[in-house]
Amino acid sequence: MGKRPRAVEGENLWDEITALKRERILGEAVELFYRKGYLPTSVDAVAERLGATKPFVYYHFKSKVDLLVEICERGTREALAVIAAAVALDLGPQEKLERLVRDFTAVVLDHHKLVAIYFREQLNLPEEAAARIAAMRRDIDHHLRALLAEGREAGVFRFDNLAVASLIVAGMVSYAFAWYRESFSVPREEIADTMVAHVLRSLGAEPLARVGAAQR
Amino acid sequence: MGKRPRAVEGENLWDEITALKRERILGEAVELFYRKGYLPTSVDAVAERLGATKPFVYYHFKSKVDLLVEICERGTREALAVIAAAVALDLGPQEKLERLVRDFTAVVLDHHKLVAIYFREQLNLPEEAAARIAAMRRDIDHHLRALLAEGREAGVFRFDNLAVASLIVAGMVSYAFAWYRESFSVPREEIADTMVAHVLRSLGAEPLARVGAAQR
DNA sequence: CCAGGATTATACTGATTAGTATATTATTCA
DNA sequence: TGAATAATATACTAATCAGTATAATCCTGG
Repeated sequence: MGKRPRAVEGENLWDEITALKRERILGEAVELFYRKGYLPTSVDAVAERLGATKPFVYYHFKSKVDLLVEICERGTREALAVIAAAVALDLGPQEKLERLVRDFTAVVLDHHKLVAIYFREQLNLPEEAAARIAAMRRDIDHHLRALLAEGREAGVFRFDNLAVASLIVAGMVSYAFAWYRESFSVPREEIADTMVAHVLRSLGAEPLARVGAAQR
Repeated sequence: MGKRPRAVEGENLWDEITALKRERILGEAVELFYRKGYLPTSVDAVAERLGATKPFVYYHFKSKVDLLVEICERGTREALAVIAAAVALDLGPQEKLERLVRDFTAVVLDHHKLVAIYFREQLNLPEEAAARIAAMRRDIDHHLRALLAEGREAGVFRFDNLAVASLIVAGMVSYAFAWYRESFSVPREEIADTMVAHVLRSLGAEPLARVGAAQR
């Protein structure tokens, strides 16, 4: 590049270029962290995949761990966003949960690499970032628990232990990061449908007619 | 130690001592790998926790990665063992599944550190060990799928997609490694009961009266 | 009580790699 | 055109650590 032209008004081309560079760096980092792990991936390797060198990466990111933080934070933030949106809907508990599970599943599948990296590399996060992300996960957990409690009180859901039930439900969906691949034979929509059906039934709710009816 | 006395007949004290040393080394490795991760844990650190030094560890294990292999293999082997035992029972699909989920959950909780380490550190396993463990996981998956298929054909279970259903069920149980701690407030027995209830219901089977009846 | 193998420690090597100091190039504005 | 500055590269440093060569011990049988 060269001297940056004076900013005209807010967003200009150079901000976009810089943002693009950051995204490309992050993208290659995701690939390598996902396939080889965070620690075994050298910053040189990330740069090389971009046809650049290490200082290029360090010009755009303060440190290697910042790449990891950004990756881990993104996945969690997206999940929290759709979950918070679902519980805020003006619907009954079952409809809200259905929406929550469907959207949450979509996030886990779409960002399965981010989620996998987060689960694997949690320990390599700096204290402060780990705390921030843990707080988001707590929020997710609270939303889910509150919704399950609401549904149970309304007589829609049936289960014994709220804390465990909520962890089990979270596990059903989250765990998809461990088996989902781009090449997976079943389309995402169908996975989400199946997930909704299983979650609802595991909570003693009758799934709506649309899902869980026919056998394949 | 010193010169090893002549072996008397099979098991003698020295074999037991050697086995104990290996176990203690492995135990400390589990603690450190679990809390800090495999790569950030130095062999020196493992030795230090035993009041010994690095060559002590290398005398009993060929390499650092052998520790990891042993840890990962153990958890998976135990899980496969109880699952294979459950599906081999001479019972109906629902009873077999109940047993499978209960015992599988117990293994995951009892060995949650091993399971957590395996999930995190898979990528650091040497090719050959990774393949051996992957084969065990495939066996687990096949057992579970076969049992679900059997139950569906018998009209006991209802679900759409066999492959996805089986992954979801496996996830409900396995994912406990991510949230279970020794300090967890709910006793293991109750977690296992809850797990059984949720799995059975998620498959459209009515849980037996004993579980899932009362609300707390 | 000594010989010899089993066991453990001290001290080193070699490789990797995050991060940086410094040089270089590219681009724009005056 | 020529500062001035943004962007990128080259080349280095410092730290870490797996693994090992070698030395020191320690037990046990004879």
